[in-house]
Amino acid sequence: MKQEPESDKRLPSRRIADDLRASIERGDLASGAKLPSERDLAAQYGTARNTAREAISILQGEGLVVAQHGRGVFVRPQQPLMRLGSNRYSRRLRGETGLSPFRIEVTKQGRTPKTECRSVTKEQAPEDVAERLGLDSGNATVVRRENWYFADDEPVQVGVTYIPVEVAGDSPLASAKTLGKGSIYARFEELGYPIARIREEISARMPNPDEMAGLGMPPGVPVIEVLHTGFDEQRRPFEVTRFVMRGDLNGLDYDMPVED
Amino acid sequence: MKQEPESDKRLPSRRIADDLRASIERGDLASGAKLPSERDLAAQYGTARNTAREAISILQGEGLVVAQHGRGVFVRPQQPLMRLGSNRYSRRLRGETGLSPFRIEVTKQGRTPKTECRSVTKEQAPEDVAERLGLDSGNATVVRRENWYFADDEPVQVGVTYIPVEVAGDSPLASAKTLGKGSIYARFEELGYPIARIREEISARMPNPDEMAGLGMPPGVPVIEVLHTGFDEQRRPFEVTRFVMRGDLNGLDYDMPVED
DNA sequence: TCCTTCAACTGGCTTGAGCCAGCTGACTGG
DNA sequence: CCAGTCAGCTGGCTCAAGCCAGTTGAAGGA
Repeated sequence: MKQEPESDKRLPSRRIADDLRASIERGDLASGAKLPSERDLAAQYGTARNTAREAISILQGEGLVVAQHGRGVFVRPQQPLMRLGSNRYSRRLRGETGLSPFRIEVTKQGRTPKTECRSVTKEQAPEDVAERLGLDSGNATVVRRENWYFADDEPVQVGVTYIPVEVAGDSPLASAKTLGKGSIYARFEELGYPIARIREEISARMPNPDEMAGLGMPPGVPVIEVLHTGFDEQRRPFEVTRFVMRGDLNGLDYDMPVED
Repeated sequence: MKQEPESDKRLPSRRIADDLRASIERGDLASGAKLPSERDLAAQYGTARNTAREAISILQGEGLVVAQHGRGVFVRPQQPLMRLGSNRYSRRLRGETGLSPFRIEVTKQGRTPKTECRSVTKEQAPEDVAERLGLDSGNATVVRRENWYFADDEPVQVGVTYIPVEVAGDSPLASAKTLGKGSIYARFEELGYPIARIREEISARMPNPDEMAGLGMPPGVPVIEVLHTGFDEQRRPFEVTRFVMRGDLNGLDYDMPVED
């Protein structure tokens, strides 16, 4: 089979993983292709099944393959990223298309967008959010709006928006799940908070089990977390949103002037 | 020990992982604390050592713990992120401090910054880079500068900059490893390319084995990849840099006007 | 023709055993 | 007092075996 000429110092599991990885990178195993079964691999390399299994779990950790119970292990097809642009807050875009940038981006990929507001509640803001809203972290009541974003009924990101109660008042923002034409930033504008600046703090990490389940994520895929703050023309923060998105389906795209 | 009242439907490995995760989140196991040894866990839960091992590998995949051969498994201490701001291209900052934003950020954390230009070569640009530079992807000779960034001698990110040969000419950019006061963007400015706009395309993924080794990354930590394009005042792209940074040590921070 | 059944595949998870290699601290001999 | 040794800890990796649970397609009965 694939025996190397002489003693190969690498550990068996690494060797199997390296060989498979090379096959994938070379294109021998195309995107979506099925890997040999664990039992076949073990036989090919003359190892125990657990060793072949270990090799596959290495590749899983690298995000290269996905296993499907009862079917096999497949090269993870990498779908094009949804590029969320910095223009997604643009008033012009909002007016021209009437569609949210998320919907535009998903449609562009030939998939069907869906958004769902799962809850609107009032509660105490988390510390980092209160800080960014300029509120006392001990006493910061906010409206919390939880939004889920789907492409072809597959969840791809979650956004939780926090709005100080003083800002939301008794407007639709404080209670309505659907916000009507122009969506949330149009409502903010009506309340006297046109969005003029944004700050976005970005990090990447592995999902926790809840996120993994909620977003239906395979192992070996990180999430991108964006802590977004919206400012009005006086640079007053009026809204913070924490986005958590699947790293294999989403990306960010900022285009901006160098200030100063 | 930690036996639940009656039959627990969860699998043993999941149960151990869940318990440990809960301990960590509760703070029972503080940052940096040592977990029970694999053999102890197995004994506590009445399972085989391999099962305890599996539980730990789950937590490793989530980035919660790091194992150290011969010493034990420890709760991964999460260090503060280096926040690379959108102001890092600001001419004023460049002038005022004379320090690069990376050095400022690292110093702010009480660590010692170091940067190292590992190579300066001429080669064909990768396709995505050529595209962003507005060059024919078949015939796009560029200067390639590979920079490594360290904090306390620990590598935290890599940046590979591509400059069209027509832009670099025979300036220091084309060959010198050290670029002198004001660094790279000061040199671009001298060549008639003051940086006026940037575009940054951000994604997150698991590191490949090379990156893992090069950056000394533990398992369960993603990388952030930033494809950065610099534009002059006529919106002509003159430079593309691909940053790959450890996701557990770096973050991004964009503060910008909503255009339009 | 259509549906059911079922055998033969797939991965998921566990067991219990063994050997190796890195680390640490205590003990020992100079 | 110091340096070296070594026992006993740690995780790293593998083996061989077994049972479970999804999936698939072919064989067979209504």
